[in-house]
Amino acid sequence: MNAPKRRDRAATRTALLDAARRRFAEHGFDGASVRDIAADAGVDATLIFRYFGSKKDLFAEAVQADVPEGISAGDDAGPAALADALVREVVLDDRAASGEHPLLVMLRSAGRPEVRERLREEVCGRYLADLAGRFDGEDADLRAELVGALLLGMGVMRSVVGSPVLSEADPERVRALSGAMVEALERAKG
Amino acid sequence: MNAPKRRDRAATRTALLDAARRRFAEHGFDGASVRDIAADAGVDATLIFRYFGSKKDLFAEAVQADVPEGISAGDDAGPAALADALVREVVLDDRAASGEHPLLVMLRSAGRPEVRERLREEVCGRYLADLAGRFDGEDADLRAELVGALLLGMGVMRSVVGSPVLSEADPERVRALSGAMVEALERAKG
DNA sequence: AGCATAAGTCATCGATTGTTGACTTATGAC
DNA sequence: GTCATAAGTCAACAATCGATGACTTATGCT
Repeated sequence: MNAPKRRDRAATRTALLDAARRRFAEHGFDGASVRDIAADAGVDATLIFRYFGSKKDLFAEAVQADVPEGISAGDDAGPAALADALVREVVLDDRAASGEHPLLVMLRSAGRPEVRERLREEVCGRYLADLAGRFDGEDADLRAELVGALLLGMGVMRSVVGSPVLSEADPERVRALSGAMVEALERAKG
Repeated sequence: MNAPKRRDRAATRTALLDAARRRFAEHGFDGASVRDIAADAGVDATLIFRYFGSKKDLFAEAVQADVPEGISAGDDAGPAALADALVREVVLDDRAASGEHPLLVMLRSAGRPEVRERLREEVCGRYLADLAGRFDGEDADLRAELVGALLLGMGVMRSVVGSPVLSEADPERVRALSGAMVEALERAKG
């Protein structure tokens, strides 16, 4: 049937991390128990504390892993180019393998104050600051936040609400329409 | 100090509902315990089961109350008019009294499958269907979903992420910018 | 083969959860 | 004032939660 599963610390750790990402993404921090996560990974629940210290530490590591990478539009490109890159990353990217986007995972666990604070730091400090720098005009921060709201909302629509329209639509059409919305913001200078 | 608090079934029920709305909005379904809610309302926790049956029933009634009302743009108005009305309702409206918008409350409890299903029904069946009917062109549903994503994202930005930009910005400026984004969608017919 | 070490398991703790039933106390009709 | 009824309280249940320490078993080196 199934192999006796050799003992491999690294493999067990990543299996735990993968299962945690999926469980946290679907059920949130409170709704995902350490026993469920361990069962998904096929190991004992106590290994979570042995390898990560606590459930909070596991969560922190699970949502931290692949946030840093991602934004890869030229530093001197306009806001539309960055928004387009983010649309591909957050909404259109095939996340079947690596699980949900960390921002959406955190969003579903925003009941915890620590998670909410980190989510705010991540969104405001990283994404919105980068976006605002590419707008010129008086209220660049407000327009950057509207772009961020559009992106976040698209992710929520697909991941949380589960509307089929965005998922089944032609990606090129989605990029074109969202791009038109961002360009409208560029034209509306303060 | 405080009045001995006369026994009043109706008053206790509404106090419980108000406290539940606040707790559920801030901590989500799992993060808000019946004892916390009852303590906020200043009554005993067992009254929740006496008056509502179960915690789930309390949640259902708490988020159901004021959803139906709200959308009040003319039936023949364009999508921009409806979007503008929704911006005022979801984002700019002063919710200090009545608590957070039910959609955002549900969003923070979307770990539960039943909540997620009801959230999808509410968003798709009510808001998006109304929006899509006001777009003409081929992919009206996709453009309606992008408007919905923008609105949902703005609510998430303000309520969950807690970014100060949207809250402190001039409401008229917010309406103008979001309106420009919706109008860009109107021009981009399929 | 033998052994030290690390990987994995088991039993269990205390705290908290939703929920129930029996009990006490205030209120309004007569 | 008396008393039935409803409103509110108390104690406790079983289940589940995160977490700990002692225990067992496999692995790799010699």
